[in-house]
Amino acid sequence: MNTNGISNSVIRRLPRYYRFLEDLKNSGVSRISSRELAETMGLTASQIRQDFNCFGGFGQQGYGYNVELLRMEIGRILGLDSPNTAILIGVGNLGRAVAQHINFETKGFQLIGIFDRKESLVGQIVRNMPIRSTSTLDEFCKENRPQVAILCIPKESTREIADQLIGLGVKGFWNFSHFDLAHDNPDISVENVHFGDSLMTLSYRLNSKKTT
Amino acid sequence: MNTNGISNSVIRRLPRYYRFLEDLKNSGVSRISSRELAETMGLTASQIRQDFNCFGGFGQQGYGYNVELLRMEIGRILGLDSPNTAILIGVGNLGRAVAQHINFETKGFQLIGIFDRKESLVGQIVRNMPIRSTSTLDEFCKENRPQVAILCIPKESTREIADQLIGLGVKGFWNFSHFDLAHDNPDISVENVHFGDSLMTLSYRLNSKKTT
DNA sequence: TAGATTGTTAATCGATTAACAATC
DNA sequence: TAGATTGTTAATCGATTAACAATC
Repeated sequence: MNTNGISNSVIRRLPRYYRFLEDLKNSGVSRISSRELAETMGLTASQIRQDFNCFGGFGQQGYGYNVELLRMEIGRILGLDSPNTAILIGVGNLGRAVAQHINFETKGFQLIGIFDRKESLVGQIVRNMPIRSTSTLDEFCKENRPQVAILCIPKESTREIADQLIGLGVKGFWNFSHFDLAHDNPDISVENVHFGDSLMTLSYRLNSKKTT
Repeated sequence: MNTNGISNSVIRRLPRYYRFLEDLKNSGVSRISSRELAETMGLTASQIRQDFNCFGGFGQQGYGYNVELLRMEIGRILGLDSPNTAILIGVGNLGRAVAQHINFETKGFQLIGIFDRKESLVGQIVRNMPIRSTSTLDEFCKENRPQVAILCIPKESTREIADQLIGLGVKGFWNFSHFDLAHDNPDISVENVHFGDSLMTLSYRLNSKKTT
């Protein structure tokens, strides 16, 4: 599951480091120690140093870390400077919001196509792109070789469309459908986003606090 | 952070159990062993039994688990049968999609108000509700006592609105803004949803696979 | 009863924290 | 040089897995 032996816990913290470093940079902070960063982020200094040292030392003894340098390094580790091409499938409420709301460019992606199976939507412009018919997916992929697909489609069609796309060379999925795309194929990266799960987790916490 | 001493890892798995049990029920499966469930979900039987036994034994030796009973128990643990009232703030692309796309009722919530500060949106109907002006938030909360706020607002306003809402008795946040709401107050439950982080994680995995 | 499978205790594994020598 | 703070090793803590007695 983890390439290079970097643990999942570390990987999941990287984007958060990146965001905080961006903020620090924008606030004019140019230098920070692990202790200060730990305080800001609610972590321990030890953990921060361990995390960064998975990728080699970016700091300097007695000084700390250069904010801008560290930010750039983490950006590079996250692959933000070598964007992957992506297509989005399913332009319902959610798909439309994802297409319009996400800043793909700053997150390491380039959105190159938007698809829906509903013919009445085809041709409509979203994010400066015409919605295409799902029936043209094969053709489009053979020509443009998108690396990632963003799935905003119903649970029922997810398995099938994912398989089709894998056949067309897609290497990763950002999956918003209620279906749990499995990580069985080691060549395929999957990131499932389950709103419902997130909301139920909140429900649990609220309820357990009531009774305590 | 964890009430009752139930670990975060366990809590995060509960909604997933719930979804799989729903699916099993809908497929007509009425009984399942931890071994079978483990296989279906990609976990170990041991972990499943450990998880369930945090809340008391729901199984029967030599038989396994009754799917519908287990589903109901987990639903009860998640608090799905005692809904919390919620308001949503910020009706941009994302807020609108969340309002229209999420099935709050089946996730333990009831949406009772939608707000935006943009006066041009006020009065518009979303999910059978008129969008209200953020200027009427105080009044509304004093009258209706929402327990949870869903924040789909810009980073900059998050801290301030969250504080205002805590003052008005709000006990939990489902936060979609790019701001990391801190969990410092033990009476307040926070669930941050960071799309950008999720997407960057995918970017990392794609990139690390390229080089390997 | 015999077979199956849980609930639960013990063992292992991995992640976080603490400590400290290296070094800027 | 003295003070600060990293990089890194060792200790601790927690979560997962294995094992097995209890029991349906």
